[in-house]
Amino acid sequence: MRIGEVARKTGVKAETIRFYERVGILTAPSRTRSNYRDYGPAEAARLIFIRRARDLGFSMPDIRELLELSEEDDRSCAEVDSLARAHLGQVERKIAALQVMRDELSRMIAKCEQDTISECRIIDTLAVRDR
Amino acid sequence: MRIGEVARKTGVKAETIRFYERVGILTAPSRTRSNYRDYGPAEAARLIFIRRARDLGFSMPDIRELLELSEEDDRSCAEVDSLARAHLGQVERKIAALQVMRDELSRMIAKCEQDTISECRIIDTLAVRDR
DNA sequence: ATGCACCTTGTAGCCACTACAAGGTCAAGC
DNA sequence: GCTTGACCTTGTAGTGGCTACAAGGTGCAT
Repeated sequence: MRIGEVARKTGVKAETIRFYERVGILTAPSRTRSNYRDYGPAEAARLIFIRRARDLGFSMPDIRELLELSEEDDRSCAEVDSLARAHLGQVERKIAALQVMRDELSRMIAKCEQDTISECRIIDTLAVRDR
Repeated sequence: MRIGEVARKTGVKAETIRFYERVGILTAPSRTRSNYRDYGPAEAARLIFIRRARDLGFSMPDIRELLELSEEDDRSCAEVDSLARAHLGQVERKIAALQVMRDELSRMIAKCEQDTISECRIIDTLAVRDR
């Protein structure tokens, strides 16, 4: 498969695939006579794995580790589990932080009564030193 | 005030203040004889405004606009309101996306029974093509 | 032969900082 | 007067995870 086809099959754009190769998360594939990258099903599977993990918000270092771990068949998956749990914790903290933001934005907007700027409660809220 | 003091007072790091000046969100202050930046209370207030808006997740272009609007006292704050609402919408979409992530991560982790990698449900879930 | 989709490499840009290097300034203490 | 140390200056490069070019080569159908 050339890069375009593997891009269509995996949902990872060609540019991104080349980027992954450059940063070493994907090994350089063999080339055709005309110097085109030539991928097999194993590479496609790896890309799907990467995409799924990215979709779930795993960082590139995390994915690197998950990929390494996934190749050691007879090892305990405790490390995989702990990586996933750590990431879940991060996602939960991010949600909590965004909820705080959302609530404060809502409160701020609710106070706005569409006056002139000089009376604007939104600008006020932003400018105020405390809270 | 020198940059360090205004940094302490506003909660914006000195490097970040210099960065804001470079990108033009903050005008260059006057200098002391020894070429140190010399800030007054107006600049500190502006920095507090910026920090509050950043804490609420507003982007730099948004903040630029909020700052401009905040200076036109006799204008309607409808634009401020719509900026804030648009941003609230973004935050809400981000929360929703993260909740989807969180749920899928939770499901994935729940399936893991701490076997070996070859049986690992987490690795499996990531590798599988469809959902 | 021509057109077009596809591929190649390399570089720069995105966001909002953050880190670092190499040097200048100032006040206090000895 | 000299050292120490906190503070300041400038400029540059790095972060993450791509994305967007530019300038050119290849493969296949018409």
